[in-house]
Amino acid sequence: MVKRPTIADIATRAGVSTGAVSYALNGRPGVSPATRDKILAIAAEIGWRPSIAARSLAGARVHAVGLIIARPARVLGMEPFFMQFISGVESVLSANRTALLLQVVPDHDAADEAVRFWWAERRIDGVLVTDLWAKDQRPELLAELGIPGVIVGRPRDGLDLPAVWSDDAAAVESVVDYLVALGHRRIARVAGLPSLEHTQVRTAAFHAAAERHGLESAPVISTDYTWEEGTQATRKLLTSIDRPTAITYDNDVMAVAALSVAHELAISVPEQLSIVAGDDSQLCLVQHPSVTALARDIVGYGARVAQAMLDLVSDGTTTAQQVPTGTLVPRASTAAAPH
Amino acid sequence: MVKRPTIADIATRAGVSTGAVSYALNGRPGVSPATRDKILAIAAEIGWRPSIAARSLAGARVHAVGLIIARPARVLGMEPFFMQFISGVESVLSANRTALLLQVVPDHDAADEAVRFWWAERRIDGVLVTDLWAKDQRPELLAELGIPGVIVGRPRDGLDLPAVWSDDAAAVESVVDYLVALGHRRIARVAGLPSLEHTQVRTAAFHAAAERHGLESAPVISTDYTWEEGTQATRKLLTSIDRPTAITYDNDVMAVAALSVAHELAISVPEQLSIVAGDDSQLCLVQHPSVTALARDIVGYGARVAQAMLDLVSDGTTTAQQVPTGTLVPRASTAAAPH
DNA sequence: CTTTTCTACTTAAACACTTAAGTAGAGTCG
DNA sequence: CGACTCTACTTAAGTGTTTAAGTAGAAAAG
Repeated sequence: MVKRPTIADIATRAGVSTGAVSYALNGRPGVSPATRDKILAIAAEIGWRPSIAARSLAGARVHAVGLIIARPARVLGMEPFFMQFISGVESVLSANRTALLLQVVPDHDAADEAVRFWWAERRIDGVLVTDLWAKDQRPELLAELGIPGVIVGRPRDGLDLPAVWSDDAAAVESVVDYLVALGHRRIARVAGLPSLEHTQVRTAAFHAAAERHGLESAPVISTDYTWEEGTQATRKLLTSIDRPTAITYDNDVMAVAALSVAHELAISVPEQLSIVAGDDSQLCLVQHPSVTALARDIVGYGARVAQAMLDLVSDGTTTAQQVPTGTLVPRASTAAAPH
Repeated sequence: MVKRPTIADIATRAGVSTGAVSYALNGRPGVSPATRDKILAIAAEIGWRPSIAARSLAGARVHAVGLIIARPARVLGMEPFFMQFISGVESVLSANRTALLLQVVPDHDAADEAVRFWWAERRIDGVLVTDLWAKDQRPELLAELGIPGVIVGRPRDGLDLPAVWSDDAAAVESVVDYLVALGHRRIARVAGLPSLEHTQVRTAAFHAAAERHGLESAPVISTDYTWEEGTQATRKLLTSIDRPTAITYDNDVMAVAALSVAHELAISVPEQLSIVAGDDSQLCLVQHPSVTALARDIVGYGARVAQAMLDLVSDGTTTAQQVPTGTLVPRASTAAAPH
């Protein structure tokens, strides 16, 4: 067990006090360039790394941020979103020597508790809030406890927490516009968890677009994003009296599940039914027919969120920023509406 | 900004010293049951949580473990394995009030550096080592630095690090046996990253099984687990002179990609070609035909690994244990070999 | 030449725990 | 009854950093 070098070791070797070493190492004024270089050189030579415990105790940042994911395991496994999002977050964090604490919890209350605990234990400098649901109290909780947080979603009025979001409404509109341009007049939407804020935003945008175009019908069915519920919803839609000629899905798993249901009911895609997936991944590419999807740069999204977090904890910047809207990638699952 | 309660606060209210409070809170002897209960009650009442920083500084555990994933983002996004594995790990860790530090790095060196840093910064009690490659030096690195680690894979000779692994060889054998029973004599294998230890174990088992059955041909092609390379490998195999009648893949993404290639080459599945996926997920279920796969309880695997880690750091237990081998789930992509 | 200001430090307290060592008082034993 | 052992504590040192406050010496200002 090797003894960890401390700033005291550096101080001894440099012939200065630990205070001076601390200032030098943290890039603060109060040391001459010559001394600073000497200290930096010694630190590098003996492989010094700060003890975050000591730092944290002394009231400084712990250089760690938390991410809590409130979804059941089986859903997570199939959703490419989170893993890509995490990759993006990580790319920025690790470049800035900041750790990511991850917790997967089953529900909202557990998520709240996890944040409280992490903060009480001084484990994190801030938290990334994803999957905002409609009446989500987390922004208020963070504000109340004074926890720096970045909202992955629309900014909350009255709270100056930074937010990073993508314009879901515009994305949904572009999909509807596209389908209408192909001649579809009966378009359905299979939505994700109805409690999530962005699901509600998308559904509202869908209704608005449908009204604007004067569509014949525009039913919406909510699901939990799983293959099972996607299948059920699709079956219900395709066996209804005036069945839609196009269906949009809130993720890729359900859109692919729809392909199976169409096959089962002998409804050909895209001749009799057009299908659009709300997330893009290899899953859409690998199908027959390949699935038209709304492609987003999720890794980049994660990176932006992480950067917002770092800005927030380093200088308190709380800007709301929008990431580019997804672009529709037309593939073989969409075509002109049957007349 | 609320003032955090400390053990000093508890001590004052209980009328004892901080030392006594510490003993009581940590379940150590030296306090009477009455005093202990009183202290516990006060702690709960004022919402005390330990400062891991102070704990860590004083030399105790930090109640956090690290997991480093060395894979590029685009691969991770599509692989259901890691997210499920993490869910499993998390379920055990969070039940034991232990945090998970996650880092996604591009290569081996970065992984080593990340471990060193975390350890030097006293951020973790131990580390989970996944994706062991053939000449992996990480077990030795951990032993050398005295870092508690659990190996997700075969135990290393000479090092007493606990290991949790699944018998890949037996799984591969069962697949070959199954295909041979269906009459296949030309079976190919599309492997994952050749540098990974379990890929080598599987390939060796595949060769052994092929020899045992006296197969006509048993080619192996290595890939990086992506859809692209799976497609290429499949195309190469299916356009060769004595093309295989069955192909096994090291994950599900590539097996599904194979379906596309077979379609493209007008080779019907399963009549002319049987396909087996090495991992099971909704992806396999959603296809036409649905894909026969080797199903494993990945969430359970993660849970076992996490438990081994907790055992290791709490009482130094270093047992090697095996998780159940995957079971073959026959679906529509496999059938009797064409004669 | 004295006073002031600045630079480049040093000193020491604070952070919230853990734990080895010490101790007072009660009970046990011969 | 004195010596010993327990129990249930207390005391205080130690952990590695940050940072406010202090200081010595040099340079600048008057």
